[in-house]
Amino acid sequence: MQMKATVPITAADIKSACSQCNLLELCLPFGMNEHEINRLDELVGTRRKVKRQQHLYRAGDPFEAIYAIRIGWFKTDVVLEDGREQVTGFQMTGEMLGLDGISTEAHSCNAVALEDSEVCVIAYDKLEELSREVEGLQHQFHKVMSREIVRDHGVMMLLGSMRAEERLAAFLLNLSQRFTARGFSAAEFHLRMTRDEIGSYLGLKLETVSRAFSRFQDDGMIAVQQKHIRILDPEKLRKLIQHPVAVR
Amino acid sequence: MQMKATVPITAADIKSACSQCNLLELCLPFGMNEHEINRLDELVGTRRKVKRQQHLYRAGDPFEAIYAIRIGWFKTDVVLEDGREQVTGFQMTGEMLGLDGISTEAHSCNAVALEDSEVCVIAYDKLEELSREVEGLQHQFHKVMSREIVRDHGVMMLLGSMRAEERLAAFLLNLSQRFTARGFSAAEFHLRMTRDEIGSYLGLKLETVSRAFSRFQDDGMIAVQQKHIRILDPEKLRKLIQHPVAVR
DNA sequence: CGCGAGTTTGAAATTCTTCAAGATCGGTGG
DNA sequence: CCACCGATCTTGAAGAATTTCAAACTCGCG
Repeated sequence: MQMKATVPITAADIKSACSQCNLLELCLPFGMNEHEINRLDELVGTRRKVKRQQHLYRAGDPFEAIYAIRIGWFKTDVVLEDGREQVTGFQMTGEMLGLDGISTEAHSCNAVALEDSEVCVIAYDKLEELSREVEGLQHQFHKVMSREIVRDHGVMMLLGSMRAEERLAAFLLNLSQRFTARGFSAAEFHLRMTRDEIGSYLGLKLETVSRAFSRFQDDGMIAVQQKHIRILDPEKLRKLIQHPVAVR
Repeated sequence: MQMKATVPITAADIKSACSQCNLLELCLPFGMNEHEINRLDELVGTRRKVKRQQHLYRAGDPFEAIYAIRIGWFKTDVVLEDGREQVTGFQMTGEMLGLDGISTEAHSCNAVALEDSEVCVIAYDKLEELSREVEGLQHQFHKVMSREIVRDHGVMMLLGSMRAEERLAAFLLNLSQRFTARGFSAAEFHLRMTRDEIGSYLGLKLETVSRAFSRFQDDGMIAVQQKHIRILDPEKLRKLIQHPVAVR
């Protein structure tokens, strides 16, 4: 087969190949064998770039695909009629977006890029089709969904049973752990979200988040400079959570 | 085929038959065709009775099956090292339990019966096997998981963005709606959980829950007698939530 | 009939929010 | 290159919501 002329390859044409991707151990293919992963290449269609502040999807959009983050950061949120916004999660490289849409065939939350990002688009009908054939894919996909449920329960614990400083400590340790899993520093990183967004996620006002940051810094647990965070004493942060300050 | 003698049939012997069950439109089979539902009968093994206050499973238990509630009520909770408990959900007839276990092959929360209950035991390996063959089952199962994720996001909204009375109003309306879906009265029902358990779910202390009940009663929205609830003015309850009292 | 678990209610204490004012940062245009 | 702008963040002080502590009440059950 030969092309008659050189046609410029646009972003939309780039086929993702899971088998070539360096996110294997973080993403959907985790735990699948080589043969199974090769079959995945059929599944992942195009990549899609999403600029900072742009929506990947909105609540109400018809559900057609789920997304694996290749590059960048997202937040998901739900909005009440009166405008109150609840951030339900921050997603980074290798994590999946869009699972909320399966239930009603429409998305139930918004997904917004926190920085210029890129996702792999996985057509949902194809995913179901292929996962009927490829056992490892089926199993992994179920694990991904289940993991999201477990994560959500953790957030409920955070919101329902922890005080402000515990919530922030848990949040920072969680970020640190996810950066580590991706080969980045556990101790030093940039936040991609504002204090307001952190506050929404943690059920706190941005001022409370800011104050907690300051107190952590005063206590020598972290160094904060706006969005740049250095974790100086992770043990102390961990202790903070385990301490039964006995509330709620 | 004929039995030689009458052998007493014990609970463990009773095979569930989805095709015979009156929970079709609420449970896993929802949306499947007759042929598909007949195949489901292969899937559901035994039923299991769980007495009030007993665990269906505990955090850490190896994951082997998911459960569909036939009769009764459950709560699920997660517990922190220091003993703090967060109720993550209350489940009633037709709802599924155990999805949290898929992710790590061990359960991540406790499931406790709030009254004498009975569940259908669905072996997970069989479920995966059959859902590779039966498209409708695969699709429904995915929807069930996704619905749980969407529900969890709603709880996050509740915990992160609503005040005490709004949370309780949302809780009551949610119960009412679920009773309605099962053909029970939307306006009058018995709570199966204590104030303490409601509080844990809603991120409030039991006294706060109690006070909110009292205020709702004083305002003519509901009539409370311990665990017996009558909803007198659902519209007023609904308005309470939509009202932007502007907090958090 | 009395016990205990669960619930209600009041008053004080605490945490978090609200309101307000500055401070800091990155970027832009003169 | 620097002043300025808007967006974001920090900090203080006052206020509100919720928790804590304490006591009394209710109800089902033995």
